[in-house]
Amino acid sequence: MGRKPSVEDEELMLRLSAVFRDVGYEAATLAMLAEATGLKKASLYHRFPQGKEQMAREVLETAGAWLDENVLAPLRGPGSPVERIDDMVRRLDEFYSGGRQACLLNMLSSGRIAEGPFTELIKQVFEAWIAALSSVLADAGVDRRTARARAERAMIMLQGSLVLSRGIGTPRPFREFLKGLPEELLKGA
Amino acid sequence: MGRKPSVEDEELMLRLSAVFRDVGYEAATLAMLAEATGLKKASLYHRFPQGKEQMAREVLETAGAWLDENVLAPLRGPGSPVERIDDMVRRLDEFYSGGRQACLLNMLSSGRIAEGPFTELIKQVFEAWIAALSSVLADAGVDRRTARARAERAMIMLQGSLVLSRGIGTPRPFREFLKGLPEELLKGA
DNA sequence: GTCTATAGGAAGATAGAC
DNA sequence: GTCTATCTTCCTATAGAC
Repeated sequence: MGRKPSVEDEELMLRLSAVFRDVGYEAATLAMLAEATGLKKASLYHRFPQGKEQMAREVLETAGAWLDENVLAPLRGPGSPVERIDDMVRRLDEFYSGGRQACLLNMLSSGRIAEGPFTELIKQVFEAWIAALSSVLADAGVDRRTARARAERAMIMLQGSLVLSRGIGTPRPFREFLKGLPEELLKGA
Repeated sequence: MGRKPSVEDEELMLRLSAVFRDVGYEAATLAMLAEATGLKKASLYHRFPQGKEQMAREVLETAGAWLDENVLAPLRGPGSPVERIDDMVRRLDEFYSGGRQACLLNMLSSGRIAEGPFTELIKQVFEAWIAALSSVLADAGVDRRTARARAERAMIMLQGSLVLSRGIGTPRPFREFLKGLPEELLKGA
């Protein structure tokens, strides 16, 4: 039995995640990551022997798991499609801090990392998300082709509204997107 | 009269721009920028005494000017709203290489540069673009509030479709967005 | 598991010849 | 205006004590 870590894993991931979401992969230095977690660089290397790349990968995997558990599972879960989608909206609002925090899927797909270690994982998360959304819409009676198109469009608007929110310095575009999302997904259903 | 530069300014900006669009600000190293332009690092410093930050700023300003001249001016220009928007779509398709090149407005708003030198400029470009789009729609008889909302939505989908295209490794989302854009902007007008 | 200290290298930036 | 050579700083990563 090893000794207790001074920072719990979940909290550690949250803090690392915050850095990558704020500045992206390349701009995140070990000094920043150490500062954010309260651990020294050498301690981070003890926990992540492959360094920064491993931290980013685990952060991405953790976020993917969180998404799966807190967004996609509820989407598939019980309750009417309307309720499930309202639930997703609330969780997304929290996850993105009302539009003030960027998406890892965008922040980690830049950089010389393209064609690198994150590419495949990012693609999988996007596709799982679109598939889950798509099948709720199918449950709501939307035909498959339309459901798929709307799910993809929601993904596009989620990403785009976060980009614009950051670009113009206000979370308004993201908030408005979230507000209109249920209607947009379910209209005519 | 100084001697001729070995690379014309316009070409120089295009090549620097390509690097920033591919990898973002932080990941762009002077070695990459030198390689891309065919100039040595010291030569880049002769042209850009303030180094990488100045390069990125001038690239952004140049892109803003290009946008103004090639997208926003035509939007305001003669021709029916439908023609002007079709024209914009063609130019955007070229500018983003059919969805294979990212947008500087997204790539440069990440990084520790937030609250930095690009923030204000990026905001201005976003707002000018939305304003120009908005007024074409007004010309087409769309009421002001709706026009503004649709213009902002187009901006969101442009950015989001580029993010998703990169994320899933195919330009399809961007292409579909462009294809549907005229109808989406002008529906009911 | 965490730390101090440091190695090793890459990045941004400059000096000065041509 | 462009180059080679170099400086300095910062970053990633490791060694080894506690």
